Amino acid sequence: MSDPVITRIGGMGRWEPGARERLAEAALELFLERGYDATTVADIAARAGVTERTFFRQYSDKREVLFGDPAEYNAVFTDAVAGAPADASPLDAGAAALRAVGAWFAGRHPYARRRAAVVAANPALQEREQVKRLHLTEAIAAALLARGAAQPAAALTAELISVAFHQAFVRWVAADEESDLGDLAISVLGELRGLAR
Amino acid sequence: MSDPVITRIGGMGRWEPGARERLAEAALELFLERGYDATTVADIAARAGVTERTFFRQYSDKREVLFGDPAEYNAVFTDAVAGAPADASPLDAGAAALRAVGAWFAGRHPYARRRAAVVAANPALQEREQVKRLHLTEAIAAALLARGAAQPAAALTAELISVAFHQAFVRWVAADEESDLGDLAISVLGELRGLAR
DNA sequence: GCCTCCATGTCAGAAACTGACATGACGTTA
DNA sequence: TAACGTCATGTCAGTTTCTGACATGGAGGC
Repeated sequence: MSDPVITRIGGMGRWEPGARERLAEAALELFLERGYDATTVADIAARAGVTERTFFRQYSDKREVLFGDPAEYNAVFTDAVAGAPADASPLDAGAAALRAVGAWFAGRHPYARRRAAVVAANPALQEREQVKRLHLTEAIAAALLARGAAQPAAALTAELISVAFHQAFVRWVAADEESDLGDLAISVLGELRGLAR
Repeated sequence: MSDPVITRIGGMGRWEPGARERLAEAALELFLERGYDATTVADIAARAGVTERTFFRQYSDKREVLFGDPAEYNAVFTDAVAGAPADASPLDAGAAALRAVGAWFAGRHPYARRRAAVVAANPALQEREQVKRLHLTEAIAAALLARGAAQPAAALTAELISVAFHQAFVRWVAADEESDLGDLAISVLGELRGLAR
């Protein structure tokens, strides 16, 4: 067996812990340095000090390394929806979720921009991003149903919230300076309501 | 060189024409028979009477065989947007596009259901479908801009039209009997406007 | 009748993924 | 303390997707 990890600290396990995190970091670095297509999984694994096989045990495919745990991310939305006042309308519950996710992204603007640059440069990654958005929309719809909203209002409200967040995020990432994503999203939602008048 | 095509009609070319269409048909059949994952590109090519290499010359990847020419499809929307009365609001222009695409799908319900069954059974295909939807949304936004709509109204209106179409299509495909997709979409758009009140 | 075009075939190969089995530090238990 | 099971990882062989380079031979023009 070759020597996969250089750094060893006394009393550590057989392998350096945090292989998953090292892979994610190595991948983002390499994608920015050489581009997504020019980076092989073997490259990523080598930089992280593991084998290719370990990469595929951590991430189901090459793209997935840029996407954190979706359940955790969606929960920011769904918890906020579930926690909204019982008498709030579906749209107001959704607005609460926009505020919550806005707070969650506070301080992450620099990272979000690095990541967005990689995704924007590659269609395959945009695909995955879109799917995550779809799953998010479905999760929001489910959360709205759980708090008593009716169909099809739940599905459509979820779509509106998803649109507002998506558009707000695009603008947020496009700006050089970090602004309040929650404010932006609520503002987009207002524009949306104006349009549908 | 092996014998790639069985059927030969006098005076035909060196190869049976319509390789692209045969591949699409063979692929849909095989996906329904064995499932997407259990079907290799070699299988599809064999049934269509061509080689694997020809498949990849016709379609950029295995999934693409289930998706027609996107430019042609998007044009149904964008032409209708461009052709709407000059004094129509962006949302009304979008509604006209919903009617147009509804007409385009008339009679295609049986095919749409077969195809939807395959897509629903496979995450990789859902990914591609989502991307097509994103590109459609962008195309609609561009068409609205071209007829004088302002940003961000154009982008947001495009999203609303896209949501209305998507939701209507889901319901349309779910029904056993074919209904008027245009009517459905306009109706969903009405629900959306009611929600945003 | 010759010649160019071009869709297709043929072939070799890179890269993404998967299944099966081996390894060896760690914690547990006797 | 010695045996033992656990489990993340390594190793290896194989399948499948996708690409580049070059060959082939009917069709249509000259």
